[in-house]
Amino acid sequence: MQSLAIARPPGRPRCDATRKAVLAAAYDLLAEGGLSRFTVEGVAARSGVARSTIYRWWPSKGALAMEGFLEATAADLALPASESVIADLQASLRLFARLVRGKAGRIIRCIIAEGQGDPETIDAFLTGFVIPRRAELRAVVERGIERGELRADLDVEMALYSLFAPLYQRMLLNEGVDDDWVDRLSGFVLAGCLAPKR
Amino acid sequence: MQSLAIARPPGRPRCDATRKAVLAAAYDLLAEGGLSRFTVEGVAARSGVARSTIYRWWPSKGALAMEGFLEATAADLALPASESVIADLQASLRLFARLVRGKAGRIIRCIIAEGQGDPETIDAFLTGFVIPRRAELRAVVERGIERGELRADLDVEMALYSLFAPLYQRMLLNEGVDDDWVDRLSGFVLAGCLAPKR
Amino acid sequence: MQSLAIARPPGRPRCDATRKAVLAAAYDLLAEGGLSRFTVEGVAARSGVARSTIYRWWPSKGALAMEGFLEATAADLALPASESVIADLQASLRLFARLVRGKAGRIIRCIIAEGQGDPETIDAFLTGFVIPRRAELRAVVERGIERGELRADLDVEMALYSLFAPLYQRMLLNEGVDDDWVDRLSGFVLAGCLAPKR
Amino acid sequence: MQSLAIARPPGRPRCDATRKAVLAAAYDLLAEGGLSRFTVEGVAARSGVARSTIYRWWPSKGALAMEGFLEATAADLALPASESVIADLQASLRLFARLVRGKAGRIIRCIIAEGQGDPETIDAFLTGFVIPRRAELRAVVERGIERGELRADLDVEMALYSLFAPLYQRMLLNEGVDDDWVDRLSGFVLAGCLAPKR
DNA sequence: CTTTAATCGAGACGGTACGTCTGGTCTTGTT
DNA sequence: AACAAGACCAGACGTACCGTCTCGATTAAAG
Repeated sequence: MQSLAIARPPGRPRCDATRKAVLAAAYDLLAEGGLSRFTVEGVAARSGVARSTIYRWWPSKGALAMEGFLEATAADLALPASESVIADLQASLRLFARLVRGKAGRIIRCIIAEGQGDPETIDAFLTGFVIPRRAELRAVVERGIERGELRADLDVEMALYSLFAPLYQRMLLNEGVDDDWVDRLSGFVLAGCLAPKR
Repeated sequence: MQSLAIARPPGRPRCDATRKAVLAAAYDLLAEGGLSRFTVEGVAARSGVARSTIYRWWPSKGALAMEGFLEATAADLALPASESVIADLQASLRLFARLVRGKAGRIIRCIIAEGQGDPETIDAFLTGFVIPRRAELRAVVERGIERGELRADLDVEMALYSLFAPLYQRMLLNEGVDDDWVDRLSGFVLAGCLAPKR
Repeated sequence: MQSLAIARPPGRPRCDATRKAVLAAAYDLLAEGGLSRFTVEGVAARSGVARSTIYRWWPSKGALAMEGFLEATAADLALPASESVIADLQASLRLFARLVRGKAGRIIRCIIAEGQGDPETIDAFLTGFVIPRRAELRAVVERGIERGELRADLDVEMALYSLFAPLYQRMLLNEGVDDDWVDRLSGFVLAGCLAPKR
Repeated sequence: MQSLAIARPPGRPRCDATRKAVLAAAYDLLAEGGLSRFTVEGVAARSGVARSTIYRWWPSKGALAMEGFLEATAADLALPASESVIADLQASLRLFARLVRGKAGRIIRCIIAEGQGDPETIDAFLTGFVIPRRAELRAVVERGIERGELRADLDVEMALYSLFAPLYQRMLLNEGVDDDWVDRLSGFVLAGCLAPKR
């Protein structure tokens, strides 16, 4: 039955405490000081991990930021699921706005900024965060269609862009995303998505 | 009446050729190499202007990028004005998409990236580009309301966000903005803005 | 009677092939690339031996170099022994000059260089190479005195220094040691060592 | 008369205090800690000069060491000039031995060690120190020949090698060069150089 | 026509972070 | 035990830019 075990590679195994210390330090530095204070040297100093170890495992600052972000926000991404899809979407938008206002928002901004000069960082952000979230949200919307809450001929993709992209824009342009504004937005967009009253 | 003339400060006047050379070099470097190759040293080398001269006139790289961007794109921002406001908005979106796909798009991305660590750059982008454009577009939409093409109770601001923010998002996430996609977007959003048929 | 056998330590015995591979790699690297390319990492890579194994057996790079040098040049150190001690000394000098010009010369240079920051390396070089050679040469010179070829009151030590040290100097200062130069040197020094003609 | 002045190059002139601080720090570090503690970082830290400034002016550690050495020992290189050339040579040898025993000796050893992996350092040592000294000493010896103290057919070059090279060897092999030993050496070599008594 | 006050080019300088390389030490499983 | 493999810390390397600074040369209005 041994043969079923995954063959362990030779050599000393990677130290997981080290990995976590690095990611936590990266996350903290990004949240505190923003891009300008997010340096590999700084992460090494704060985490107590040697710089060379960081370079061994993360090809770029972007990758480091991205992994730290995912590690830290993995838990906060559950979508609400109530009776009303409309309410769920409104709530999702408010949750995302709250995320954006908090530490995670600073990190997302940094990742996007960092990614403008490094396509791999953007890719990591897309595949690690944006695309999975879109899939989840698409499922929610499709449930709304099935349930008759939303229009059958709704362009789901565009609806989601219209709902969420404005938050990205305001976040990146330092304009803030308070709950009233978010509700106005969801009100506007969802109004165009409702199934016609019989 | 000398005193009516604008008081010229004493000393050698600023050399305008120098200013233009710097801005052109900044624009080119941003368009070519992106953020990573946009350095003050590089701008100085390409423009043939001394580094200290650049530092005298521009407080940050962001300011430099922003001014270079405005200098170069000032001409391309005319909004179409036809009989149909709907058509005008669709055309505006396509024009902006074209801008985004071109050199200017790379620069906007750089400015936004640079701005994540430097609020003044974002401010400059807002006051120099985003806000004036919003005002123009708002005027267009309000004309559409007056003319009865668009709903009287339309939330103009949210409509514009829903129309334009998705382009920002896709631009910043490297997803591309081809005309078909843009038309789908404007189709979706504007459908929800039309005045009800009598 | 087992107990008469030499007590073998428990565990796997040291692998001699490994030892030789390491020394050969060290020698080659020194001969090829000089000091700068002589790294433990390089030796490990070339020899196919794990780095930790090298560290287990050799306390420093100098020791490694020294042992590699001895292993490789052990054979070439026979002194000539003809009828004439004068001729023997001239030949010894030419042989040493040839050694110096070859791979071994590069290694000696490396050992001396390495030893400037590590006394143990110098010690190893002295006890492993310089002192035994001096003893042999001293014997040759003393034979010359006994045979009446060389002055009875000759300061043997100084004579050997005068003969050989210049080769060290020129070797270390990159000045080359061709045979003509060597013969001029031995001619000069030995002229002062000859027994007076009766 | 202005035109006779040396044209000063444009830009901020080089700061001489900085240059001296660097050289002094380099000299001190070499004298104290030997090769192993002689790092550019260390020199920068001790001198209070930025590392980049050091790299701007000195192409290698060897060049730095060499210049520091010359700067510090320039004064101590005067040759004695008495009535007797024999006495002068003996005194020169003792002076050099003293130099070798002191800080300068450690530095010379470092320079030679460093030079085994960097030909330019050796070149600098030759042209900056060895060759000028040889020329001076050759002049002394030739004066001895002219004055009839030394043999007319003396091979000046070899005589100087026989006199000085042994000190290099003993210095580099950690064997020490005390005055008695030096006198024995000069006694041996010079005995073979004397003009025959009439 | 000379001051005077500014611009501008050139480049030195102190910093900071980069990404790489090597030295040693250690922790695994295998032989 | 010895050994291969390789993770890890430590620290120097040489480079690239940053932003500040000190010069001399230039330029044009004001005295």
